[in-house]
Amino acid sequence: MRSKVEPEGRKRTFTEEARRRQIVECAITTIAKEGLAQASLARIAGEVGIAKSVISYHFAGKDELISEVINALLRESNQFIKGWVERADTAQDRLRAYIEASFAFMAEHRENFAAMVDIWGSFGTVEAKRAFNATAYDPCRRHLEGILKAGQDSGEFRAFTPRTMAATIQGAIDGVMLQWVFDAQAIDLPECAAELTAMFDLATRS
Amino acid sequence: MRSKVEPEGRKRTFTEEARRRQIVECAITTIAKEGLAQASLARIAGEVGIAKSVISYHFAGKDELISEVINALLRESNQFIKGWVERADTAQDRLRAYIEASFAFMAEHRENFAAMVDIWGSFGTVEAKRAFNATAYDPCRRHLEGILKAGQDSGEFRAFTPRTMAATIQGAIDGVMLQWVFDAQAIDLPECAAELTAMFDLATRS
Amino acid sequence: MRSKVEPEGRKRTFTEEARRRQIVECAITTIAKEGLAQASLARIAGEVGIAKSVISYHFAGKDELISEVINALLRESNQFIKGWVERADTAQDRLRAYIEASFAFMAEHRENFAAMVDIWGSFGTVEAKRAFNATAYDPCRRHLEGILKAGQDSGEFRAFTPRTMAATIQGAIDGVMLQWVFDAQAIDLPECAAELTAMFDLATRS
Amino acid sequence: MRSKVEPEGRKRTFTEEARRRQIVECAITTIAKEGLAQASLARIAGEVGIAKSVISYHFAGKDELISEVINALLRESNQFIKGWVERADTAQDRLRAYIEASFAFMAEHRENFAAMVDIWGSFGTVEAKRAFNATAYDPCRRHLEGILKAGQDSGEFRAFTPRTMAATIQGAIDGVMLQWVFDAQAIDLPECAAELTAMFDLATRS
DNA sequence: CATGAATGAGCCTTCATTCAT
DNA sequence: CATGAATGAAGGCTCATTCAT
Repeated sequence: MRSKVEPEGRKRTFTEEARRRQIVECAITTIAKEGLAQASLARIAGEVGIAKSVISYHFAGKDELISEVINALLRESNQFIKGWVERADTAQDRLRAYIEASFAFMAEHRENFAAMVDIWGSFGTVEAKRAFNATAYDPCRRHLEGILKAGQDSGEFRAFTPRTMAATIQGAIDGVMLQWVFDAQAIDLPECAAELTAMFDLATRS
Repeated sequence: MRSKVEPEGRKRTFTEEARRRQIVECAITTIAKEGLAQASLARIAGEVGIAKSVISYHFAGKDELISEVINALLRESNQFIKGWVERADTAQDRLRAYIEASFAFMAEHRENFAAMVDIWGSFGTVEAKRAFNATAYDPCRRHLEGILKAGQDSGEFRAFTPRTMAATIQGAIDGVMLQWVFDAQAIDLPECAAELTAMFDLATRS
Repeated sequence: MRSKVEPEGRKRTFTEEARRRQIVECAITTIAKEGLAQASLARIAGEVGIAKSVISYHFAGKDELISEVINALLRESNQFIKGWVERADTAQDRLRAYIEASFAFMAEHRENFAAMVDIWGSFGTVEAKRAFNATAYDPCRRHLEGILKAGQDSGEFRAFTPRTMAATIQGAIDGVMLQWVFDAQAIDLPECAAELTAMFDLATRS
Repeated sequence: MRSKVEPEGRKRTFTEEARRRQIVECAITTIAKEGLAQASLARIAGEVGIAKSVISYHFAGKDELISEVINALLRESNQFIKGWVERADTAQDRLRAYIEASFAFMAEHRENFAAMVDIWGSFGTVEAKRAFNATAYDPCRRHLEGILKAGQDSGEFRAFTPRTMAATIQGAIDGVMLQWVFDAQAIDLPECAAELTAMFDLATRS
């Protein structure tokens, strides 16, 4: 519930927006380094170099902060991928671009994904998990589904259930990412990327 | 930290073993239902129907309990998969068995995986993550690697880096599982399983 | 909301009951001495000589503690007054007993009333105030009303609205008490008591 | 604590005075509506429509603000009562005027008394309570005492201790008011007023 | 073996207050 | 004069852990 003193829709100053971004950034770092469970407001504030009450000043509560963290993580990644995909012409190339962009972004933002994996576990109830799914996974799957359907319409791709194939592709990407987050040295990221692009190319083409 | 009074290797009585198993079982249920964050010793003890100090009595601490939970989750799943794989003759069939068994077990033990996903996020530090990787992922990848190498030796499989292919296969399985844990209705598990078996069959055969 | 772990109706051990009483007692002392606003759990715990988490262990929260404090304050006072009233035979004597008992109890339990006055102000919302009224005032007024009606029925008392007269009597008692709580030396309690008994005797008799 | 830079008696500009009055007014409203405990500077500032630091600017601290609130509440009420009393000629009429004015003012300013009751509880220490007594109650009792003594001197009133009778009268008024603040519907204010005027008339006349 | 009771560290949050702009 | 931003102290509460019984 929002305080009655500070109504929902008030405009934020430039300074405040900057602080919020800074805090979100440091929250991600802290979560990635120490784990969500250890990422208390005190620790995060320590990372920023401010008093922990400053966080409470800028965010309605820890929930809002974490929510912003999730948004930031998803937004950044999705924008990057969308950019690569848009630059490709054929459906095949767009699918390849989607996978390659996913891995390219991963490689440059390991911290983000370490945080993400930690956050995955924080949606305890079935309800919360489903809500997160709607925010995080559905957009990705829909994006992929669009690419796949277009490819089927143009005759580039064979017949398959787009929804399932999309889930499979996203799953493969995330599953590899997961292992890589747990131990970067155990996974050869470029090789996995290459393997998956080749495989899904083979698996989808007509 | 282990107590100095009770040396590491001390044998546990039958009763003790039973209690530990019971507690671990209920811990899994609690984590799956409410999320790791809500799974306090009090809640778990409540689920078992005992005082929370009983847990402290049987386990060195919460860390040991969670550690046992992880072991239990991995052991069950791995044994099941190993069973299916062993019943297959050719490398191709063993690979297919591995994937199919993974999905079959999933479908029957959603609770286990819900708990697992929650626990993933509890390995805050890089160190803890690596340790979990060694326990959880490496055995799976090694198992797969063995299947793949044997297939290459027998000429059934084409040339590829077994380690990477293993990571990719396991990743695809886990990634789909993850989405399914977040929202069972969003994922058609059997279709995903079929898609993946077909795909990896295609991707590995020579 | 009650925790799911400790269901509402569980029985309390003798020891726990004793601790609760002790804590309530010290809470009253602390509130009387320092004011409700300063009566933090820490301060109260300090007064008892225990860690503040002990209070949280025995009470669901500060609200429950304060609620128990109120109950204790009202119960003690009401029982005492009821005892005196019951020992009187005529309506006139019972009314006199009610007033005299009120002042007698006051004189011996200044702390209780100091706490009570502080608590009066803690029911911020209209809703909370009304709820407190139902618990605290209504029983007193009803008790008085009963005495007055009986006196009217027996012909001892003249005609008046019993409800209003009850409110007036209780008001006079509480109003004097209030001034006495604020400064004991400013009020001559026995004289006020005598004045009020005489006055209400005169005001009610037929 | 007063700043050393701004000496006590410094004159305030007209604008400053206006702001202070406005803030005090809104503070009363806020306290009456939400309770003193919820009346943070932020909430009060919200009610006024200014930043909370403005309050800090115009008042030495929250204590000074509350102190001004009390003064405002008492001043208004006392002036009103004094006005009515002055218009009466005999001691009996003045006493009746005092009581009737008290109830008349009450009826029109419920908010003020709701705030007052809340504030009563904020004088935690014995010291603070006595100080409040000196400001709030003593003037009222002295006023009443004056009326009573004059009546005794003129032979209108019988012999009694004026101080005690004054405390009793004021007590009766405040006690009824208290119940009415807790639940307006539980109390018939005009009837109580009539009852009290009649009663004290009877109780004082010679 | 099991338990009820107690503990202290740590968490999130609120709030009066300060200060540069 | 007014404000937005920041602060640190304090508050209530949760929880893993310890220990006498």
